[in-house]
Amino acid sequence: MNNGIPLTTLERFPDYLNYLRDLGCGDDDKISSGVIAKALGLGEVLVRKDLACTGCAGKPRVGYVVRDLIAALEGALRCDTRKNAVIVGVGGLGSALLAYGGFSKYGIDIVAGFDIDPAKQTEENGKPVLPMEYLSDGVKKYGAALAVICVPASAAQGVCDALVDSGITGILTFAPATLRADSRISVRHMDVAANLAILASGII
Amino acid sequence: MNNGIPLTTLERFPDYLNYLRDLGCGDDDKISSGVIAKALGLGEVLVRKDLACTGCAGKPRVGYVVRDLIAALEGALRCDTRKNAVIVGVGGLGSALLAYGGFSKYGIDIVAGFDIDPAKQTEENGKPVLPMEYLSDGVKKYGAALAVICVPASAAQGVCDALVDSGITGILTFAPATLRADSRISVRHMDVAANLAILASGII
DNA sequence: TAGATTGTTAATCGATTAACAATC
DNA sequence: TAGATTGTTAATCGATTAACAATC
Repeated sequence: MNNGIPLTTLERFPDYLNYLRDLGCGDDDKISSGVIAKALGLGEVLVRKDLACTGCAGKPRVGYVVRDLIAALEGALRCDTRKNAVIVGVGGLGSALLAYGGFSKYGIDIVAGFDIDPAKQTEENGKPVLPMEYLSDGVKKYGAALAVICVPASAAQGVCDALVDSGITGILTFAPATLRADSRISVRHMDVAANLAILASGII
Repeated sequence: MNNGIPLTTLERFPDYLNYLRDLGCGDDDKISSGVIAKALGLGEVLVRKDLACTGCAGKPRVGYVVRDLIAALEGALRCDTRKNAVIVGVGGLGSALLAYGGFSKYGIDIVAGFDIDPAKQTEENGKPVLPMEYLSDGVKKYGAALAVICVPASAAQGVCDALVDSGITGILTFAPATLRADSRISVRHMDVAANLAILASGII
């Protein structure tokens, strides 16, 4: 499944993409690795190594064609392939993510939410919030391959297991707990409080 | 400032802490690195190396005293020192974070929010949401050392600069943009859409 | 004592950086 | 041509893992 792109490189792709898209360049505009490196606070050799992984070659003395670079990064991140995602746990955070428009630039559609609380089982931003009992059916019905877990830590592993059973292949979790899942499932953990605590520790 | 704790190790501390706290152990309960390793999906030598960084020693054939380990991790993460944080940008995400209770376990208090929109300048969860003009005064008044940026990407660098000017030393940003700040300022970037896109790329 | 578990030292692995040749 | 910039190869650095001695 891995195209030989290191994870560290892949994790920088969205940063390159955001930066290059924001430049608002025309069809033939070029950019050098040095300029990108400076803007993103990276080494310029690292930038060239990263960009080589996209398959978009630069020209000595000229640099990279910005449009080509954007297209190559979008290709690597599969931005042109539509992917459906569900949100599990429609509290404050889950609700905010249901309404957030920032997923579309990666070709991701948030199609539905799930919550145990009947009071939340209505609609948010035009998207249905369904009871947890429909999780498996909903995931299949919407053809969702991705899920975002926004439930409390104590419920997260159970939700994770249910998602895996439903056929989800990628899970992003905000719950402050380590989730165990089959190695074929990709899990990424974003712990807001932990990240703020790391900053607050004064160690970095 | 760095106690010699590698960043990779520090980033695992919250995971250890969450796991150990959730065990609900008594005063004398012990645990081995192997058990922790298995629960968190890590190598057991890595766990011992990480725990050594906390200063809490284990005993051969016995393991680690869970309570001591928790105390040592809390010490490293400064959980017993109160720190104030502000949220800049009280949209869906900022609003959710103002209401989120999960920061307290790290000794962090979210004390106020800031937003340009007068409609949002009221109160959220008992916390004042102030106009952006009061950012600098508010940060000083509340003695905030930490800030969370939840504004759109286009406004993020300006907010970052203003926060640094106000005396903030740690910034957590959710805006999909790379922020540049003086090297004395710690900046951590959490891009929700980017993380979901990495999962969706199928490369991992 | 025997055996489980820690902690340390050495080896491996992967990522970043440095040096430099290739080239437009 | 001269010089800027890419891409590659080698060196460095840091993190993880393996081997094993220490010890309770």
